[in-house]
Amino acid sequence: MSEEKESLNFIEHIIEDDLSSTHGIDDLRFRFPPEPNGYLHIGHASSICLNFGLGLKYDAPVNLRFDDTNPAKEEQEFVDAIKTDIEWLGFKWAEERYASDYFQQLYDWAVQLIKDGKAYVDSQTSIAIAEQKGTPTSPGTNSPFRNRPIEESLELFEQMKNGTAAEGAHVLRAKIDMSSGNMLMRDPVMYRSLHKSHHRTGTDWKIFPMYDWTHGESDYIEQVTHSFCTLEFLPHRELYNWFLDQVYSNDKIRPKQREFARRNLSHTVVSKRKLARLVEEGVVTGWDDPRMPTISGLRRRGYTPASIRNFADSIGVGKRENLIDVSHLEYNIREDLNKKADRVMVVLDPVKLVIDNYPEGETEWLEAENNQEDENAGSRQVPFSKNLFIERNDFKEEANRKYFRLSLGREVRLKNGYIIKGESVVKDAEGNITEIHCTYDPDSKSGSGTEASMRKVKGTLHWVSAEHALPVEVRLYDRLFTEASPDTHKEKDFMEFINPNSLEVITGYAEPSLKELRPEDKVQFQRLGYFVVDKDSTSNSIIFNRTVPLRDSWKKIAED
RNA sequence: UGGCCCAUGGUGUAAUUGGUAACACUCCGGUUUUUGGUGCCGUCAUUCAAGGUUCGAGUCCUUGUGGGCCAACCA
Repeated sequence: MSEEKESLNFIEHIIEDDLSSTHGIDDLRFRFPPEPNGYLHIGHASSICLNFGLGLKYDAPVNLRFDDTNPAKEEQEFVDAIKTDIEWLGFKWAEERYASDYFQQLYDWAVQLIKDGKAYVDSQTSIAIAEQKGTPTSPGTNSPFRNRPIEESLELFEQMKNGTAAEGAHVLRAKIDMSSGNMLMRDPVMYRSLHKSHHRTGTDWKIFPMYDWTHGESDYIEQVTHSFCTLEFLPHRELYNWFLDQVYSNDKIRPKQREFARRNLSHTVVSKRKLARLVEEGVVTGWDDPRMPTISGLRRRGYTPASIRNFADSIGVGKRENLIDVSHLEYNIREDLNKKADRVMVVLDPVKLVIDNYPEGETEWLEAENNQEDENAGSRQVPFSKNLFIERNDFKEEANRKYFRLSLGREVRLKNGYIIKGESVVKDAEGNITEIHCTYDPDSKSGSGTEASMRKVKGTLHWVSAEHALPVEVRLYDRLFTEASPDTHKEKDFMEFINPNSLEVITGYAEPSLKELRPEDKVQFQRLGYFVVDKDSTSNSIIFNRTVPLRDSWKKIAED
């Protein structure tokens, strides 16, 4: 147990302050409140990690509450997908709740508000109501129905509820202040009538509560102490509190809403509408395309739950606008996989390498360490023979001092194998290299302990035996957008910044051990990057998705 | 035009609540290495600006500048 002084973010400061004044540690309760109208993305992941992380830190319950007040947009399919994603991230909710569980209570409270003269039925069109709302700089005007008799409001509200009134003919509004500086306080709509089937309540209800009327009261019903949301809800806080005042009993916990800045990731977009466009216009293959910033997309890309959680924790939380560079995310997946992923050899851009002094037709099984970062990872056997494949860019006929790879007259080590020396090349009519010939030092076998095997050579190459090679499909993914912040340009549509090279599909040649892998298995292609087996793989054709390349300090030197 | 929120290195956060700028990422050097990976070491800010209060200000006050949010029967 270390006693290091940890620094707190502003959310934790709020909780600590409450803990030292008004709240007991056992009072604490949080919630994650998604609307089931789409798939969760990396932004939600941050919020999930924040709320559930707080639950873990304070040993407090965290409810999963679906904010399902709009039957026009919400579906069971999304409920299921959201639950799957949260579980995959590794979090457990205390209780699964739905705002629709509270429709009756909300209705009863609303009736009471009407009776108290604090709410009224407005029978105007939405356009008229919008016009009377005023603007941020000018006050609104009262609805002609604002002072309609309580009995009349009660009766109309009843008709709305029963569906005997036409859909959309009336709304219930809170009677607050049409001249408030806060637009949300200008008699906000509490209920609208919608004659649509709801994914849970079916056709029982013809009226549905609005977000503001629902959210705070739901927090109150669940006795949530801290209701964290993003900054754009800050103006809603006044209304959140006003609604709470109408039902609050002071022997109960009074929830408080506090706001944090949503965390934006560079080189992607995250709004549901924009993500939907990427799917609809065929830029990606679906919501779980490995280039999508959805949780399911990241999962298919090869990201681990731990890497996403560590990412969320490490970027912290604040109140200012931000744009977090994807390199933060990439760092976290590399860090996680570096410890967990077995190293394997796969050649992506092959050129034939012939070892002239190696016996024809012989196969030698070499021992290869699975992961030098993990002592318990064990080892495997890799076939070696006279004819190999190496990467085309691992050879140059002539090279300068900075080039550590194979060239004529120079030596390199074949990983887990022998030291070889470049001897000659064979070219086709166009001058392309079709074959490289080399000789090997039979005493230099890796791990043999001989003096020759201990020799230091500058370069080490990965390789694969040509006759044993397993062809695999490899999908090389890159960032989806060429711009750090594609959707904040005033004049340009985010679609203009799509990276035309975000996916390249090639055939790679893998060492035979890879045929044992299953979907979602993650490996490091030695010297290349981290890859994951895609779910589209079949028993006789394996597909790999590139999660992220290894850092490459050679690339920069080579470009000079 | 009004109200509210925000402002710390290239990026994201921190600073014992007024005590002399910390952590991570990136970048660039160096070192280790049978992955040009990993690891290790090092360089990169006086805190938007100008005033003020104070022995002392990133923390408090004033003004300015810049950015964000606010007019859905969405959440």
